[in-house]
Amino acid sequence: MANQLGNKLNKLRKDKGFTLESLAKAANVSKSYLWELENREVKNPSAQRLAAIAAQLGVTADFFLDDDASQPEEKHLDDAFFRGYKSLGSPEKEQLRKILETFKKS
Amino acid sequence: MANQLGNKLNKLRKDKGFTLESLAKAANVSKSYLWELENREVKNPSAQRLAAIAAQLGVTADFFLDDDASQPEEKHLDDAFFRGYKSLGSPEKEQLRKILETFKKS
DNA sequence: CCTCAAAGTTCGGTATACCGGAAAAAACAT
DNA sequence: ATGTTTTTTCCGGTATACCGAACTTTGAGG
Repeated sequence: MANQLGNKLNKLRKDKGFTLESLAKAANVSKSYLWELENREVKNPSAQRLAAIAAQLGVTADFFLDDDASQPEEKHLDDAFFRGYKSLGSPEKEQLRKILETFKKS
Repeated sequence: MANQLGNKLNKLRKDKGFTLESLAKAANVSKSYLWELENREVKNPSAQRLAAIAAQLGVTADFFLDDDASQPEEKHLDDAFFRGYKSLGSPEKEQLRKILETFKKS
């Protein structure tokens, strides 16, 4: 395994139970390229694709960029949650907001 | 001006008093390419370069990736919601996440 | 052992990221 | 207005991102 990005990607993918193909499909990239990202030396993916992959794995694109400090797990969860929330329609969002309010009173 | 990324980039660059050339030098990209990012239709920069540029402008790479599909007012609600969520304790967050998951099935 | 599917790896090709330098256009002096 | 400098726009070329499809490996079940 070649580069920092590749290591993180491979580990995270397996942790989340993705195969190359399933992640490729989910993130809308080819599995061959995904494999290159994990195993080849030089790769320098576009921001969009990296973000798409990161989103599927429940992290932000930055996680792969700042090569050393991994984010605390809690932040991953929060960011993933927010992304999911934003993908909802307005009525569902509204419901969640209501629920949040009741949580905040305790 | 062509695309969302271009708009943000151009505005931010000028706000910070950068010229194409000065920002190019600082972020280690060519000014011609910087110009393309701001003015051409299609561009899809690499994560590394975008991050470098973002850093010089004092923002994170995500700032440019944010597709902000939401209208400005809705976005405001979203952000407020996220702040509220983050202020919760872990168990409450976990509950919200579960609720989110059920919403996402439809 | 053998089979067959699922996972991973390789490869050839096309589109485009990205660059250096030069032209054009502002900006701003004199 | 004319030269000078600073900033923006254009262009030709090379490297590489990214893909589809074919090939190889792995490993569970008979």
